[in-house]
Amino acid sequence: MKHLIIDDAMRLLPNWQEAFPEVGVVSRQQAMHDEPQVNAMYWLRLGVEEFPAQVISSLPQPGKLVVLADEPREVNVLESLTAGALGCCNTHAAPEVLRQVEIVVGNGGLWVGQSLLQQVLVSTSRVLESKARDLPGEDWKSQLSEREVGVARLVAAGESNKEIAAELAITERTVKAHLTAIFDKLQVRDRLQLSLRVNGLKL
Amino acid sequence: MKHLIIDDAMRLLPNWQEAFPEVGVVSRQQAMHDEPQVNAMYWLRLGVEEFPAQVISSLPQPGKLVVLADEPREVNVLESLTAGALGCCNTHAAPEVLRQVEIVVGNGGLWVGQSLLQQVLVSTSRVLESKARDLPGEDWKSQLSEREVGVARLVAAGESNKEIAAELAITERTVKAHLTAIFDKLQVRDRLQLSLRVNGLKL
DNA sequence: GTGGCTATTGCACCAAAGTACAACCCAAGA
DNA sequence: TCTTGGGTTGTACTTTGGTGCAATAGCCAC
Repeated sequence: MKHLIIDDAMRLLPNWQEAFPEVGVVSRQQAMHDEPQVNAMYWLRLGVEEFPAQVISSLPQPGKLVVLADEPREVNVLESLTAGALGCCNTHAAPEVLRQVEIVVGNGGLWVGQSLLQQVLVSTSRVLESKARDLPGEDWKSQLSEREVGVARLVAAGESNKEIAAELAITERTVKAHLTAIFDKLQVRDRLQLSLRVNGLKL
Repeated sequence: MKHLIIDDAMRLLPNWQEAFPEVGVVSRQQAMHDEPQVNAMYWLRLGVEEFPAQVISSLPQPGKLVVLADEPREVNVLESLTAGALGCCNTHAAPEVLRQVEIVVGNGGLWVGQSLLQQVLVSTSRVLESKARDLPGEDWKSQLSEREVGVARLVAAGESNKEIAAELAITERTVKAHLTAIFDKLQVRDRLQLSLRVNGLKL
């Protein structure tokens, strides 16, 4: 695996050389004009105030791209991944970490740092916990028929009965019938509470 | 790093031996009674219908534990992590993947599969993005009066107008008045969409 | 076939949600 | 003082949501 750092200042940090002795450096201009190499991994160094999505979208899509940020904030990490990067880590990460990233990304995985992962887990904990309560089959889905699950999802997305009816090509009356059944099975009283349940915010 | 598989059937799959030639196998009974080895990594093989949390909690807490599931579903992965495991992957994963897991977990990381990670990221991205938008004060709260924020919160929690009225010691009519104002300011059409907005699930 | 489950729909009805128009009180400012 | 904005409420109205009762139809298992 060949490694290429994309950095306008053409800097080459010691931790990089230690991790990948044969690492190369190119400017963004070069990266933009050269044809992307399939067997290479690109490491894009971002400035502190830059927006990952903008920079990434201005580059041609190489096979494997990892973003290097001086002060990676969670938002940036997400933005990077959304824009197509396969990972995002600290510019000054230890060589072992860099090699770890290489392995994971090289095998088709996504790499995110532990801190982000924990943050993600924390901020999703409500959802996750409710999902985890799946165990005894207390999942909302398990108690509903296939059709009912579909209706419940649309309701939870904020659609009206009329809209749902149109979308599913059935009568509004039928939608109501499904809802009545759902309310009964899930022991909720109206569509809003159903929404909270489906979105994992309650019970 | 020493590797030990915990499997009552004492099976030893080829992919395991390929990944870790010196891998050993013990039953759950043994694992339960032997004192846990600090420098070892434990790989717990789970049956299809078993609940990770139950099994894990029945074992002594070894330093590093990874769960192996035949058909890992997201829920199981989450449950495993919650119960203290550092990762969860497919029993029949390729040797490269297994070594990858070893590296990440060995370095103090958590390992989750790509599919789960994407799921988690998807379900969190909305929340984080809305958090990111916090900065410029584009928060839903900023557009509402103090009283309206209170009403919006209760609505988002699933309460009815009548309940909100009782709770705030005002008339149901007043609640409606506030809601009409809120809908207008936030450009949503009903209480459910307001709920989605307040709970950071939409827009 | 028969019974049970799901999906579908109609009609009628009630309750809750939401709107339109208007009024009153009160506090903070110009 | 007069104005402005938030909070409050009333009457009357429309719309949407939700239920009860009932009917039809397809599918699957016993």
